[in-house]
Amino acid sequence: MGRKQLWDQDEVLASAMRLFRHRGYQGASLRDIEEATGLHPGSLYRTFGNKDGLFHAALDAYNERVVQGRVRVHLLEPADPLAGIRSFFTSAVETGAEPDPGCLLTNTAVESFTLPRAAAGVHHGLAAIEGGFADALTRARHRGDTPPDLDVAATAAHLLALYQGLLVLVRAGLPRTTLHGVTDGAIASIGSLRTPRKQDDHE
Amino acid sequence: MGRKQLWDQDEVLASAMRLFRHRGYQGASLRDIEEATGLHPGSLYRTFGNKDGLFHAALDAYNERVVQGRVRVHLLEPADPLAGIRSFFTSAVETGAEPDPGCLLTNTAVESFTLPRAAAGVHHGLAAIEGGFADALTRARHRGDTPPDLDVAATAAHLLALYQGLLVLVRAGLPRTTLHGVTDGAIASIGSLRTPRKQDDHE
DNA sequence: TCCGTAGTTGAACGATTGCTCACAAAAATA
DNA sequence: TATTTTTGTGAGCAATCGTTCAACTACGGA
Repeated sequence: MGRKQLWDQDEVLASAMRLFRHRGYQGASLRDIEEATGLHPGSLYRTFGNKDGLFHAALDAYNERVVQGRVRVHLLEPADPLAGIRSFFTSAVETGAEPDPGCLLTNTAVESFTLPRAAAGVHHGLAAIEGGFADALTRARHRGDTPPDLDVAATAAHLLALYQGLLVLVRAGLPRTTLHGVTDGAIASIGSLRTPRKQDDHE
Repeated sequence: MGRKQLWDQDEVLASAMRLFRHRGYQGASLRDIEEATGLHPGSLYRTFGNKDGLFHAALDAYNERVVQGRVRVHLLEPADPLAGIRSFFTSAVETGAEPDPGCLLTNTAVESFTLPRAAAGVHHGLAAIEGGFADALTRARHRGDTPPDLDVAATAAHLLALYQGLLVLVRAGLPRTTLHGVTDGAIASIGSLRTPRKQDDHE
């Protein structure tokens, strides 16, 4: 039934997410996309409908592959949860072979005010990271690596914000020493959020 | 000699920075700019050269007026520095009359990878915020509100990252309770970064 | 009052945008 | 082999992009 598809969807989505992370949604033209993915407009519109469709497919793939992959490797699997959290932060700074730093999720969160449909994907990815932190913190507490009354949920949200902030500073091009200092601070601050005896008695 | 300028430069830059914060540099067309500022293309190009020139003028004005104004009011002037830091964070969440949240500095830091010329302005603004944190923390330490061996520089960088992360989460549209939780965590984490006896003996 | 100068206006330019579609190429079915 | 069905190709569309510029308007000095 018909001709075989000549291109691999995973490869196309991988180049697309790289391009969108580098240039942003609005900054990536269809000519850029054609050059990056090798896909001609016809095939692209046949498969993804329009530019929006490709972007959302790329964002979903980024969540499933990159984000959840990193969460698993650094936050869910390591035997030493705090060391995992540290490497999760460090790996955002030391991008290695990848020439351009940053995170499609962070960039889209900032740009998504113009793209309301992207908000769901952003929430999903952020929740995955926050959940990973919460899992690692829970395990760290059981191991006795944190105070026993650690407020896991609050600390997870705290680390999520810190991580997103680190990615902003990475993208801004701040020096490595500053960025590693932020990582050190993230780890050092983990013990400081305890569950209060009474809630809502501040102010 | 010659005709008087009919428009106020401060007002034009104020509308421009509002538009750029909302839509981003690439997302704001010159027709949008014309509508937002009331400036026709001729006047715009006579005064600012091109779209880039207007953007950098708006970013500089944002740094000088909004950022430094907020730093002064919340971080430099308050008699209670820690309360000032808290209100600095809170005011980023409770935008009040302004309908669209976020910060032009954060957004530009993320987008600026495509706009290398904007990097200097971003660095300048980030340094102003970090400096404000450092000033407030130093005063808090002298008042005895923090541990005496607080690592002021590291904590200032820590708060800068946390603040940028908060602005990403604000932009992503996370619920207010989560965002206020981040603020609480920021304040609670301040005491946790002390100056080590020996430096560089980690790892 | 007339002229030189600075500022305003908006039509219009070439380039680029997201997107369409007629046609060619390959695989499955007959 | 002929036909049907799916996919690849890329020229080209209308719309919009950033930008220019010639005509016009107001003000100061002579």
